[in-house]
Amino acid sequence: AAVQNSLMVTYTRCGELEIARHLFDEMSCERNVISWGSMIAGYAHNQRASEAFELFREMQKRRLKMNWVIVTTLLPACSYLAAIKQGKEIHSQIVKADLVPDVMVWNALIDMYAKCGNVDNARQVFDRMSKRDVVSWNAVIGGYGTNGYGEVALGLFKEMQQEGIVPDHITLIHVLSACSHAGLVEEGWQIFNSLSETFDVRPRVEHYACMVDLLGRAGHLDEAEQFIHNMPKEIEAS
RNA sequence: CCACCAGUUCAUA
Repeated sequence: AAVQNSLMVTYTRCGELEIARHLFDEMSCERNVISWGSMIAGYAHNQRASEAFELFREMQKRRLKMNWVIVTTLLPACSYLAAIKQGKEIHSQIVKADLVPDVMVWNALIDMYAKCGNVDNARQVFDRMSKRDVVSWNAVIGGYGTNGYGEVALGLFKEMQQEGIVPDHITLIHVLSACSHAGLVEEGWQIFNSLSETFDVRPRVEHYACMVDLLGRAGHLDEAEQFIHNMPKEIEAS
């Protein structure tokens, strides 16, 4: 079954969903939970979220057990459809099912709520977690940032460090982006300038892009231009 | 010693 599943995944990665689906349909006894998960992920990753849900419903109709992997592929599909109702539905199923690697499941939930614009629910999930990893923090910070609560995002960023969680390069993308959405130019500069020294993060294109975005949105166009001009060329190349 | 059957956060557009 493993080889069949791999083949399916290969097709989904090429966008050949019909072929993948055909393989899926032709599987009989070797079709396992991974086959289901792969097909669902195939739809989800190819902007066909509603078909992902269709297949998921089919799975439940057959009383097959879902697992945490499936949940973490379905939740981003909810955000894609801005379907907070579906998300809440899955949330309640998660609570019932008591899925194993909870951290990842909660992280996905945080992100789903945040992307659907419901930062309060996102925060609630975050607050109730017994263990949080860097992704949990990244997800809430990002959630506040994209919803315009830059100061809250920065506050959490600080708090995270106080808790001894080491920010990674993704954290800093979230933080800079939060500054950008909230017009926090000064803060953004400060953070950007301390990327390598205090955060041990090698600045990447994304960080530079955040800064350009930040300056541009704030109307500091000349400064943005200057910034781009002074960019290292290895960044420019990427 | 280890190589992968699906999996959460990652700017702009």
